[in-house]
Amino acid sequence: MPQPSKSPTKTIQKQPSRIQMRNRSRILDAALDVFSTHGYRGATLDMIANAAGLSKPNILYYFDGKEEIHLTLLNRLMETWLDPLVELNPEGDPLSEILSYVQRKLDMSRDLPRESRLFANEILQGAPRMAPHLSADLKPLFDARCAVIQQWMDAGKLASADPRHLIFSIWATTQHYADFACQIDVLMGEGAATDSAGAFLEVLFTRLLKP
Amino acid sequence: MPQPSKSPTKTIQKQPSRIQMRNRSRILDAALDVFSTHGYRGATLDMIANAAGLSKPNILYYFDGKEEIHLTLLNRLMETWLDPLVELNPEGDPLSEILSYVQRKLDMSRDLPRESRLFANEILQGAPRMAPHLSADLKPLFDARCAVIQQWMDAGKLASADPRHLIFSIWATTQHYADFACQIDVLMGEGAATDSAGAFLEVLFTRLLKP
DNA sequence: CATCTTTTTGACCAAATGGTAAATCTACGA
DNA sequence: TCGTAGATTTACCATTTGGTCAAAAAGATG
Repeated sequence: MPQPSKSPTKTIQKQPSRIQMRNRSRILDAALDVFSTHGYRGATLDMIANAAGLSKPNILYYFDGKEEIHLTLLNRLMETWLDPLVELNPEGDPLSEILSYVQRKLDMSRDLPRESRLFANEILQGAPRMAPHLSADLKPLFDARCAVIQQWMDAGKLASADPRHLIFSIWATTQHYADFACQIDVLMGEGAATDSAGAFLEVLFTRLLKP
Repeated sequence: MPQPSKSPTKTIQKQPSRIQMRNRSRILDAALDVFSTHGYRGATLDMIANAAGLSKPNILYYFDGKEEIHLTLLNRLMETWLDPLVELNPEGDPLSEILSYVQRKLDMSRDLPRESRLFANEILQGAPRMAPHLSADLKPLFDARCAVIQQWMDAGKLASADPRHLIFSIWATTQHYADFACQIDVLMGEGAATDSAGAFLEVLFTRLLKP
């Protein structure tokens, strides 16, 4: 009677039932709330259980432990996170490509602030559980995109600037609106920022890069 | 025999002894390490005690509790944090003033990365202990500086752009090198960033603001 | 050196927290 | 409707953690 060969511990089928689907996604959604606002160690299973409307042991019926929940979130996140940069098209018009990349990143800050904060928390603490992903997934993509941008600059289609710092500055400025939202709310009033941010960033990166 | 009237609990003199000075600063330094890399809830008194080379009860002899240590750090930080913006001189040359503000903020990321991460942690989690400071200290300064910058722009001494987002973008881009250092290390190699960052940011904000 | 104050420590607590085990309940196909 | 696999809960456990207390050690001071 060979066990389903899947992960070692629990008795969850390869074909997840409706209930399993529903509860797993409830748990992950609740955990995203909790981890993103309290950090890994600041989050407790009770908080997550509470937010998910399930009992703590029931949560441990679906996930092997706190760490597995966190890891699941982080793994899912990586894909979402890289996607806007993946979509940057080497064949497109250089300036428009950069500007729409900025726009996509800004949209993510608006639409997925919890994910942004989860990521920020992880990096802030030295990426203890994400460092492998960064080297394996992000680094190659980053290098490739830097090369593309460098070619655009060499061809005179963009003004010159270090492509690596350019990307950093795009990440920094866009994610700032999610990660530092509470500071921005104090300084600009609740939610007033994200609208005008798009226009500002377009100007910023246009003036930097217009040949 | 009226008690020294100071804070209620401990018996520490108004005139701190040499030992007190030394140990308090040891504790704060250790706590800065620990809080900035683990966040408030991730940090434990044992970690701090360990890093400070003192026993846990001994730490509680100098501070009333974990929260007081954290609060002390946060209060000290606020001054340091606002300082570069305070120094921005309304009488100076607009572009140079902005550029040297950027430079000062970048220096802070280089020289005080722990403080930057402590601040980032606090804001990320919704500024539970710092919100009052933000409204009381940061907001007025922010508004005043925005007004100055706006005047510069109105007078044609700087190209136009929303001063609020300008300041956000300065914060975001400079603090990014401290807060996301571990990601940058993966992408650029250890510590290779902060040198070239200065040049890049100078270009970025010059192209944005040059009249 | 004797005394008094300040500093440090070892032994504890109580609450919180991640996790377990076994019993109970529920859905659902035969 | 009955049996069974799947889902949920109740009652625990061990460890961690913020914090206390009284006694011991180390300074200062006359």
